[in-house]
Amino acid sequence: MRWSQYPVNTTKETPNDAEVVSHQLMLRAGMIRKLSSGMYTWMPLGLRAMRKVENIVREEMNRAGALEVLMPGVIPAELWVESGRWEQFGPELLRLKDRHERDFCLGPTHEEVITDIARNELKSYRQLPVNFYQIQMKFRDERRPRFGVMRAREFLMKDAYSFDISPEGMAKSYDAMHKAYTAIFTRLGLRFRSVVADTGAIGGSASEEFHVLADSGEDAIAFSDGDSYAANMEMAVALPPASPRPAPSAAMSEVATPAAKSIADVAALLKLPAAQLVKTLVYEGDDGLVAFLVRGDHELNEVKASKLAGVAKPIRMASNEAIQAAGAEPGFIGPVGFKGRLYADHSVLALADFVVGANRKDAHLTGVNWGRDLPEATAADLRKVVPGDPSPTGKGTLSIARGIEVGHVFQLGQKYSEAMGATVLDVSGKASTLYMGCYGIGVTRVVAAAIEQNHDARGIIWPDAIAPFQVVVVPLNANKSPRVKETAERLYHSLLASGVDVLLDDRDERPGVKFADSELIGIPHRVVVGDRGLEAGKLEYRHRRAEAAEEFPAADAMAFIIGKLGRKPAN
RNA sequence: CGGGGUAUGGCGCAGUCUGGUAGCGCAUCUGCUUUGGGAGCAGAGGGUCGCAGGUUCGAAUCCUGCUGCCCCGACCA
Repeated sequence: MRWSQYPVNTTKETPNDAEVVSHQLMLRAGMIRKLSSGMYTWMPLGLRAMRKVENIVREEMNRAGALEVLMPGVIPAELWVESGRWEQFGPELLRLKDRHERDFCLGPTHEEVITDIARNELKSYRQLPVNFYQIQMKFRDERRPRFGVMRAREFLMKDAYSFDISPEGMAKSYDAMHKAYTAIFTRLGLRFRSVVADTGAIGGSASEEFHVLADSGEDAIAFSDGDSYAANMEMAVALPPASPRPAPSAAMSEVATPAAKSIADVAALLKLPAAQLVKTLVYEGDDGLVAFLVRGDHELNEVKASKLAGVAKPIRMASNEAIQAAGAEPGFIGPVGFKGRLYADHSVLALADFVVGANRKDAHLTGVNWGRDLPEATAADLRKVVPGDPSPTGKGTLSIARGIEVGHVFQLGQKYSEAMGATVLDVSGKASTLYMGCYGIGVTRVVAAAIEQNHDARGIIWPDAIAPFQVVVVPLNANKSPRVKETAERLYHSLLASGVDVLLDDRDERPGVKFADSELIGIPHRVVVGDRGLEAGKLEYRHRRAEAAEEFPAADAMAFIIGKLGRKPAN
């Protein structure tokens, strides 16, 4: 491609509505343009990167034996009513009517449509297992689209759905997809982790997310340095402390703590470590209130708490009025005398002589001990893990990293097949409800995540596999030097003939502009053709990550460059 | 959905408080010079100041209503 004919409009200034670096760079590089909140046009340069991701995903899905289909983007409401999600999905589902006043929605995901296909097309266990996938624009009416294409309303997704006759078969299909995803993200050249994830309201036996590691990621993930354990923060298990609870050594007494509502305030006032204090968090229960106790230096994990018996669904904190009605004082709540269900984190049950709120304004209780001062609470894993916690597998300790969720694999079980009556005949000739798995990759989000993970002050640094162009050839002052022009043109055509994605910067721009632009749009390999080098029969090569350029003989240009392309970029 | 902010050529901004008919930088176009890290000079084009009402001799500016967009939170297979 010739740059002079390619509409790449780069800017020096950052548009003010872009907050995260991938969004800023995608706008500055002219990859995308916003049409409306959460809706973007992919310009030629951006689309090239997107297609690279898409093609790798497609190749690996095909390699894993999945079959590509293409379902409609607009889905009739009947299917959603049948699965129950027309009511459940909420306002994220964009609904519309046709001219006959029939209800439709824009597909945010396609379990219903594929299950409809399955029940019509799959008749026998002999046709199984089968895995259908598509790569298609999805629409979700997000409450708050943000970060450019990272959380857009319309986005490209690869979604796959497996069908099996048994849970064992489903697990095998799931494993195959897990392997395929690992292959995909490896080929894309990204640093990633798969982590155990919450199965949420859907249930199912297994679910893992694939995260691209980046400091700007929205999700926290915990992983062990001792083995392969890795989990989404909301799922990461905190083990009970190894050491037993010490014997009480103090009497319970009330102390004045005027205006000291926060853990930090109380700890400072009493000159005690936060770990000796206990936070009492009151939530609504099915029948009255529920209190969760976590250590002052820990935080409550609401996902864990929401799964405990007696907790209202969806989980929500009790109002100040409700707390006061139960005889406690917001800011000074404590478990002593609390009327309601009481859950304590394992680490809290291991404490002696701890401090809690006194349920009276400006007062706390010190020297509190289990059994003596209040009944033993129900033990539970309630807290978020912190760096340094032991791994729940017993091997190594946990670290916390940030990640961007780009893929999710899921064992669905029979949720949809049962609701929609998708069965096949089994060996004995009986109708048997199908077991499903579903597997998603946010293709457009992968593009943004790759930038979040790979950029510097000058711009994007594409992994080779995603780069819209692999090589940029930059002739300097070609209009003054026929030799430069000819050499660059010849090299450009040779690379094209060799199947290399090459961009020739044939614009009549000064060298500084060309360098800055090629770095901004992130082409990994750059070849400079200048009169200065040609004097000595040399060209110049520089990888986008390299500190400095290196010279090489113009005569060996093709072999040299092809050699560089074969090498993995130094991440 | 709650809170906050913002809206002026393609982009980034000033002008609004104190009303007088819109300006700067980047980008674009022309010419000349320049050419190994986002050039210089000279010239040119491009905006009914988000929309609708109102006040006024006169509104980007004051008043009322609406809308878009952004951020934080809540929410999110």
